[in-house]
Amino acid sequence: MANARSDDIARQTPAPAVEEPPRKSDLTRQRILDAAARVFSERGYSGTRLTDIAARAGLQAGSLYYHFDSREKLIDEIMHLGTRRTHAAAVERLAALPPDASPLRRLETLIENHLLLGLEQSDYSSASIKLIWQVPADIRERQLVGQRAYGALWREELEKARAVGAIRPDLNLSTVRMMIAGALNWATDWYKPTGDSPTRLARDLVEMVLHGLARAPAREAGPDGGVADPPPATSRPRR
Amino acid sequence: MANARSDDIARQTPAPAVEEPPRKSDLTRQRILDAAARVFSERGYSGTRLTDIAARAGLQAGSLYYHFDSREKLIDEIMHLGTRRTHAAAVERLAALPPDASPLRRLETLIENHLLLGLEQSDYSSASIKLIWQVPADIRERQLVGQRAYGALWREELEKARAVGAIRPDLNLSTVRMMIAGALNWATDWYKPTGDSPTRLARDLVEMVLHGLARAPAREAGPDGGVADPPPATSRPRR
DNA sequence: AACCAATTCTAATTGAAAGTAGAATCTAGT
DNA sequence: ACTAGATTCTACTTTCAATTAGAATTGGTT
Repeated sequence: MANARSDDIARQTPAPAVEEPPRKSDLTRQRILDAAARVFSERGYSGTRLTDIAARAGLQAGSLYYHFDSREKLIDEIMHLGTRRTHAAAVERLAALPPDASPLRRLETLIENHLLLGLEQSDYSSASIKLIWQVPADIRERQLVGQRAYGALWREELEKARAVGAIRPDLNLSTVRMMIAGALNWATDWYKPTGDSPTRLARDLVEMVLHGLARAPAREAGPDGGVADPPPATSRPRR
Repeated sequence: MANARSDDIARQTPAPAVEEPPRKSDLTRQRILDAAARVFSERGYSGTRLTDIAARAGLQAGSLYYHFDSREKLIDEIMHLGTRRTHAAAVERLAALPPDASPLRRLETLIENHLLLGLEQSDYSSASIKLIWQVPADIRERQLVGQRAYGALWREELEKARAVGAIRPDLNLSTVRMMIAGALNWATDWYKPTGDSPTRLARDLVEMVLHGLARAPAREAGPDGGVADPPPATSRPRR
């Protein structure tokens, strides 16, 4: 059985630092998680064997069970951490924007954050993105619950943008949200480091998404000074 | 071993009708394919057992091997048929357009076709779409080869549209193509028949995608009379 | 230096699903 | 009705990866 520190409750409410001296095996646990996040995001759900994870973490497969009750618990935790991390990063980056940033600028930030995390910055994020539809239905259900908070963040921003007239009023925002998610998540699958840089990719995606949402660039979008949404940097065709 | 009619070659070049009287078991083979397409598209790659497929086709699991050499061959064929079917439908629908249809109208047609097939009209199409990233890497490679033709069709239409100035010149068309694919394919996963109708969904997706690509609706796009791309039917916010 | 708990290893066991072999049945043509 | 080939069934066998049990090791404590 897995050691006590790995229980769900512990994950929810970090124990008071007083009576919990850091156990040395927490490091191993961390190594396992990192390894699993990497392997899962590289090889997918059905392509990943516990042996692979163990090997990368420098252990024997059987030893994983000292830290995790089952393969499924491990996946759950990876994905859970992934969405939490993506969400946290999004909140952080939004907070870092100047308070008068336009709603479009905020959407842009959300898009960039999601894409960059999924593409290169976090094995956990890309694992949680890629795995969501590979994983058996019961795991997926659990994860979708966890993703509600992140989804809500998107919805809020979209609604805010619509409220000030920055985006078109005639689209179903759920559809819009799902579509953006699709475009972004798909990218984690087909993206090859040999092509455009993630930054460049993000720029194109932002351009494309926003100008499907934004009003015609000719007129100004909202009450803000129009800081965001500059005209395309170049008009020379690419590829 | 599978019977001779199921060989790859037969699939590539339909045998001359003269010396190939229809064997009765071809019906069974067809039933199996249909069943497999359905089950795979409902339960995904790792969620589908040969037993499920056999049951739906009214057979015992072992009997499948009379028609197919392996589970993998079966998947290959399902997906292959799926992309071929999607491609064929697209070509057909494009051909059915009036010859003077605008490039945007043609893109719209491509999007609609893909979405509707994937959402409800064809188990093969949705299987090929959903499975592509669930399936082990070697199968995926084979499939991606088969998808080139379909991808080329999209690329042509996009390039044509760009050539006449109907879409923005500053985006990487590969990125655009992938992004559209993502948005569409993702929809096959999250779509629930309880929400908007597929047609409605298609409308919103088309609107969103094209107005990320189209120039400002104010001016006319191409040499054609501007048949396509009417202003949004309603401007009352939805949801 | 002996002990105890924590951690990891080795060597099974288990279980699920794919795949196989040969027997049974069905169908068409005689 | 009889037979040959085609088709399907039943009952294995295989395979592979997850999981478990118990032995070994490690590290810190007295």
